[in-house]
Amino acid sequence: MAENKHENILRAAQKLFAERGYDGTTVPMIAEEAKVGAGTIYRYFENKQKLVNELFRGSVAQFAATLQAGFPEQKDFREKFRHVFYQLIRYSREQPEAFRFINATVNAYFLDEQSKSDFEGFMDFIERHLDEGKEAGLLRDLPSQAFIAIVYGTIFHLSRTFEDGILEPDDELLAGIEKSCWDAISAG
Amino acid sequence: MAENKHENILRAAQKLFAERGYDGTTVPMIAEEAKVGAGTIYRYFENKQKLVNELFRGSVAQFAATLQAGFPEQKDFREKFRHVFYQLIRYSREQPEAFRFINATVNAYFLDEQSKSDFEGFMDFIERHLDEGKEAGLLRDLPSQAFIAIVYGTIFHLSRTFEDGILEPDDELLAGIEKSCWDAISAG
Amino acid sequence: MAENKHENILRAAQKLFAERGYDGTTVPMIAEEAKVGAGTIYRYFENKQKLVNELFRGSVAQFAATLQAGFPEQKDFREKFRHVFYQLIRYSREQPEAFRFINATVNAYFLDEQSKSDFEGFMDFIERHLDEGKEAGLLRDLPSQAFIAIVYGTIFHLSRTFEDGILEPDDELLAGIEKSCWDAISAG
Amino acid sequence: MAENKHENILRAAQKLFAERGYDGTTVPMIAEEAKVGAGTIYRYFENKQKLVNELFRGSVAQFAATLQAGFPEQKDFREKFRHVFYQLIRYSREQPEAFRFINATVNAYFLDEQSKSDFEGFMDFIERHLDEGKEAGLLRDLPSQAFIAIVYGTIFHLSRTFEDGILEPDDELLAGIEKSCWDAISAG
DNA sequence: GATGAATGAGGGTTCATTCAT
DNA sequence: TATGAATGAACCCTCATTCAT
Repeated sequence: MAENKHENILRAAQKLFAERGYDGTTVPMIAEEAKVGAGTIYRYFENKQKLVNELFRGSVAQFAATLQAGFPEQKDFREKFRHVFYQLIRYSREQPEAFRFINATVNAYFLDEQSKSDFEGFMDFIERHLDEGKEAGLLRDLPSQAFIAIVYGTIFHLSRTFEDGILEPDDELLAGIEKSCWDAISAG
Repeated sequence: MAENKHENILRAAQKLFAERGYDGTTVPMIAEEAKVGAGTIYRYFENKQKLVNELFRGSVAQFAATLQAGFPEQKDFREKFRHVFYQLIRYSREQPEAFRFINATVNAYFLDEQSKSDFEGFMDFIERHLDEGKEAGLLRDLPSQAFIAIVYGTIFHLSRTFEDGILEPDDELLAGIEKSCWDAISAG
Repeated sequence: MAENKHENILRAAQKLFAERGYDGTTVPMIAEEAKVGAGTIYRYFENKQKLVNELFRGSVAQFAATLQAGFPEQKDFREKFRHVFYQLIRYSREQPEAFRFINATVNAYFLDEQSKSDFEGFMDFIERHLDEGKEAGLLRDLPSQAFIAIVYGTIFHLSRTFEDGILEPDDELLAGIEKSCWDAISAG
Repeated sequence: MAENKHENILRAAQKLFAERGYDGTTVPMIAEEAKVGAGTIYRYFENKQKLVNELFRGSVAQFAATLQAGFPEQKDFREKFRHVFYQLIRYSREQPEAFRFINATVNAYFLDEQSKSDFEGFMDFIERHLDEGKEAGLLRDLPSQAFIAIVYGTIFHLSRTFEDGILEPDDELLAGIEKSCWDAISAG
């Protein structure tokens, strides 16, 4: 029950930060959403900034875990790419607030060093994965960061489109976009 | 002189909103950056929210103008696509704060209906442009919104990468990415 | 054991009130110093104000007891004065926190009537003692309250000086000051 | 008018700090007493602690000025002592809140180094003055700090007695106490 | 028109007090 | 009985907004 409160506060904060941003969200708002007293938040978090950083790191960790879950280590690169693509999609759809929060918060002035480095570590995973494809000669002659822009950028924008109800994320559409992304980065 | 102040305030606000977000930016901050008194801002804008909305619409209009400037109405679709791609890139690089501000502000809780509809109008331009390619059978069998996700999402993420100094935006790189995007959306 | 806790809380409160004042001391601070739970304090004291008042009265009572202990009822006035002087000094040195707390708290806005009247009763003892000397023609033609100002005021300030380590309270010094005080109040 | 506000705030704070102590006085209380908005206080003082320190130093400076005003540099030591005694009395009576505030605040945990050193400088003046008398062989063989305890301690306690209306400070009484203090410290 | 001093509502945070365990 | 998690009123302080100059 107590641990539940910690969780409830984080969940409430995530929702509100995703909707209104860090500075647009007040601690009483979080308290109300989490159904706790405002003072209670300070039993679990030193202050608002520590709260947002802890939330960020937790979200990134969960995101990273999602990405790595069931990673087809033994399969070929094409398969690995597909896995990463679909897991990114999955996370953005199953945790849309977390996904939106993470993307809106990277680079924020209130992130501490630990948070920034955690996120970099996560991005490194994707970069290393793409490097592997490059070394195998499967990908175009572009920097990995360009591939990230294409794939991550696409998924990021797509998730907005799904959230806003502009597109319906059915299997066929996702398969089509996955192929598009692959075609965008693969050689020849 | 007076018009100048109006402009200075908008420019100052844009810079600060891009850096710290709307709620993280105070009116005195804007006043100092614009080198005017805090009270002066209220001679030009009814309040902070009206200011951010006016700024947003102005930025979107400028963005749209950039996109349409020199549009090769008479050229083929491939050329038109290239034009849009490079103009998006150009705007993101020449007005990085505006570009960042627009993207961070779309969907913000403080945007009014007019602002939202202005932005939709802008996106419609891109969508219509892509629809044209679809009708011509040049593009894959995907919704236009998917193409937007790919192209706009890529450019959005790319601009961050440029701003952070992770990639250097030389001609070769941009040409490569433009080709990637085209390959991602073009049929066959 | 229970009575012990009551005592521990009072002792902890006294120390902290002496150091930081009533309003600068929080109930959790007292609880920690007393090694009890914060809630426990409310089993022994109705609230913080009742606690400080009970502490004040207890301290005054102890102070009064010290003063009266071994009072040389049969000796002459000079001897009685010496007794009072040294007992005041003794209390201020053996219970520096209590002494400091009492003096900082007399006149405080949070003292209740009972506490104020208890302290007046204590001062009356000193005053009556001095009146006796006046009636015997041993003291100058000044109000007893003036004698109190001289003797109590001196000792109060002296105790600060001792506490701060500015003076070392050896026998010779105390004897000298006692003589000074006597000379200040005695006739001819 | 503006400078007036600075002054009003200090005066209001002094009154309330004298009555209720630093931690027992809220910023809104000060604002109300000074007849300004709560936010206005922060245009004149960085925060509550800076305010109390500035007030303390100002009070000490005024106190020191009072003491030195009309100091009979050319007269003998007896006359100088009388001057200091009466000026101490004068300050404590003309500025009872300042006097009470200073005495209650010396040693407070929220005083900064500058404030502490300012007060020490002030006390040094009194000590040096007494040292002069000692060197001239006019005073008893006691440390100067003991003299301070006697004289300052007496006056401190006396001012409380006056404030509480217990004694009426007429010329005869003051003359008597001045003589008592002199007898308490003078040799032979 | 331009300013910035002034304001008070509301921000983040603390803490006296309660109460379920 | 003893606790400390929980609370919300009230703290210090900030800032959007006003208005006298």
